[in-house]
Amino acid sequence: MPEGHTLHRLARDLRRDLKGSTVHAASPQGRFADGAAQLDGRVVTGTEAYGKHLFLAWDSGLLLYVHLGLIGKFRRKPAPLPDPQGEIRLRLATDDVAWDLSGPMTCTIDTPAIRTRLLAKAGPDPLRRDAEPDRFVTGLARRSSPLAVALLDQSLVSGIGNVYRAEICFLAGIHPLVPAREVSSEDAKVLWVLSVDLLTIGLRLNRIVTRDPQEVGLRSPSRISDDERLYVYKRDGEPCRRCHTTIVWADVGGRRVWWCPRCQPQSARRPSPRRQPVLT
DNA sequence: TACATATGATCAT
DNA sequence: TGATCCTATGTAA
Repeated sequence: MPEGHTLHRLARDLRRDLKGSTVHAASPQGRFADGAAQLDGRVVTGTEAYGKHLFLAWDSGLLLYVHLGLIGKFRRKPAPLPDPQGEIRLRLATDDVAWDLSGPMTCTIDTPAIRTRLLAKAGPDPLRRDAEPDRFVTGLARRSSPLAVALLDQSLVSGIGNVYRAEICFLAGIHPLVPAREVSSEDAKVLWVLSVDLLTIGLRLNRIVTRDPQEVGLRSPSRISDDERLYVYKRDGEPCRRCHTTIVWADVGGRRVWWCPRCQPQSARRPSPRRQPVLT
């Protein structure tokens, strides 16, 4: 679940449910009992996402910092509040709703300095208005690693994960294994704009959809089925949705990346990118 | 029942 | 590069 859009969606949903409320906090699983005790009975004063980082501010002046990692989840449970199911590290509850956190990579209480430290080494986040795309463009030009590796590096760009990186390369028409520094600044800008567009759709739908709805004969990405919503991610052995060439994959730094050998050739000569339409 | 896998990241070797 | 952490789910045995 968790690429950047998930965390921004959580920040928004948690804000709507909890901001200004006195919260009952508990750690049913027990591994965050001390932390939950510190939060219990306090008021949430704000929420924020930056890339895959999530912060909840409290009236104590402290921050709850959450990183979901690969398997973490933060699930909403409307009243009547059910008993916690499974390994719930933290439950934040009001009379109306409970939020259950399970499997986070990080869940800590800290001073606001933690946020400053984290943001200082984070690349621009396509979902934030204060993002500086130039940091991505110039940073990319300095990397010798494959583009696919660079796109997962959160110090270069914040919020892209394994699904979006494959899909962004496809839509840009760029082979994921090309050295990042060989990507022209023009193409780097295209990669940035694609990131903004795709993550924005993901935030709105709370689901990753990269497919152009018109290709499927639909008006909105919200109607695209799970089977049809992606171009290349995990589609090895299947035909490209645009040219029918068989999708292939490779291991890059321990993680798989998929691409269409024809739509994303290694050579510099390639079809001009077809951008996803921006949705309002 | 066991194993593989997952949209992540860090630490050790 | 590999091991490790966190949890849930799907598939194989």
